[in-house]
Amino acid sequence: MTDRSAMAVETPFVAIIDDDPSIRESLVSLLRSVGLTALPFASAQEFLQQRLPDAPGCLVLDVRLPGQSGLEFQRELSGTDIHLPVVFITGHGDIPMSVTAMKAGAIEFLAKPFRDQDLIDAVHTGIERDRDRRRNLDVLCDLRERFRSLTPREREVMRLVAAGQLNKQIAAELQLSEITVKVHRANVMRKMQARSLPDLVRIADKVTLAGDA
Amino acid sequence: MTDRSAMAVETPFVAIIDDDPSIRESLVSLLRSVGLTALPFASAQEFLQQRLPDAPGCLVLDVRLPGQSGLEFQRELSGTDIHLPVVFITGHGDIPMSVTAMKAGAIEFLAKPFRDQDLIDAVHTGIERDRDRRRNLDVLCDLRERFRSLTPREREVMRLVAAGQLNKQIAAELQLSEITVKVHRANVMRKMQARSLPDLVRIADKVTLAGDA
DNA sequence: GCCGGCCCTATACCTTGGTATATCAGGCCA
DNA sequence: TGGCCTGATATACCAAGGTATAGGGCCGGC
Repeated sequence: MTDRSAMAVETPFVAIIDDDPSIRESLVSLLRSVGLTALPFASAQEFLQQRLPDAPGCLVLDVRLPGQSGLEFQRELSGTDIHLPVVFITGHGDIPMSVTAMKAGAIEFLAKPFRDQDLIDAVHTGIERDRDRRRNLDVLCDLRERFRSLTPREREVMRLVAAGQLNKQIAAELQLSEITVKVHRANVMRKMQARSLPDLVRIADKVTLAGDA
Repeated sequence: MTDRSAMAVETPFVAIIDDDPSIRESLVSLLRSVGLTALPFASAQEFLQQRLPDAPGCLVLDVRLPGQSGLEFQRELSGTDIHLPVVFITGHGDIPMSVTAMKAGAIEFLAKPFRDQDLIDAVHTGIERDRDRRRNLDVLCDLRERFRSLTPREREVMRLVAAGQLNKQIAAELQLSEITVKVHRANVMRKMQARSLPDLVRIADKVTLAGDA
């Protein structure tokens, strides 16, 4: 079981990817002025080599990057296990760009010059969203860890119990005696820490339905 | 119980709000050329007075409308029971506008001149989304109708059953005898058409959790 | 006043679920 | 080889759920 929830309040961070050093610097100082941890990067590659803090965060991304566009990088990230909310900034943006970014789930798309407060607001929104995502993920990880501790038989039984089958029906379907089903069922309830059948049903739905997020 | 699902395949429609008659006309002809039912309106007011078909649809909205902006109208609509997906078109748009529209859930934001195919694609995406929304709504309406047929006591019992309480616990909480709880519980299962307890749990969660959508 | 819906209860019976204890077989690993 | 996990099974017992039948009290509408 992960121990994230037991930690002290996590300090959120903001990663910044922009190839212009002066812009990086001014963004870092702006964000630090409101108490946020700012991590500047000159390129997507540099960003990917860095190990990110295990805390809620947000990514401020210039649309124009060396090598690859920010939009491409956003799409590329969604294929990895990095799911930071993205705030775009750009000096030479247009409407199709912003629409593409927003469709891909960006929090905000700011054309320079933008008001400092707009960026700060967007970053806070992004951090809040990431905080929610991580909370859900924590719960889900706990559940999945418990689910992993089930034996294959127990998983089968859990599936059929959650589907509303009676013990005798489960026994017939799995070619078992009813008493065996009861044993597995009891193990499932114990291992999954379900206090009631409705409880187990909700857990089962979360574990099986859940996409990665 | 509503009878929508029993109807023949519903023909989707596209409502168009634009104050320029020539643009309305060309949009109507474009959409009809791909087999869609197009309903042109010169203003938001005209649109609101019209009774919309009971079918999946999509709204093509000019950002600049007489009286009120398309963005305002989009926000206004979200407060009503009209939940049509919106595709924006505009001749004088900018990035903040498009971002606002997308944040508010717009399907697409197209600056003129745009390619016909882009509008058609967006409209189809919108119609698909509305079709999904209506399907979910149908199911939810059925469930809510069944839930309305429950007596107050039956609702209480349903709530506690779904919460995982035992009959005897429910009896204690509601100051009833256990046998009375069983009667109510049986009525709940029958009226909600739940075939098993897991079934009822899922139904209960849908009915109680569901926002309007 | 009578009927019907709602609410509550009871008896009786059966099914299903849950638990404890114990046994047996196969696979795996120190 | 002995210990451990997994899986399957059995007996026995108790708790909980489900159904059928039969009441009684209350209230609002016809």
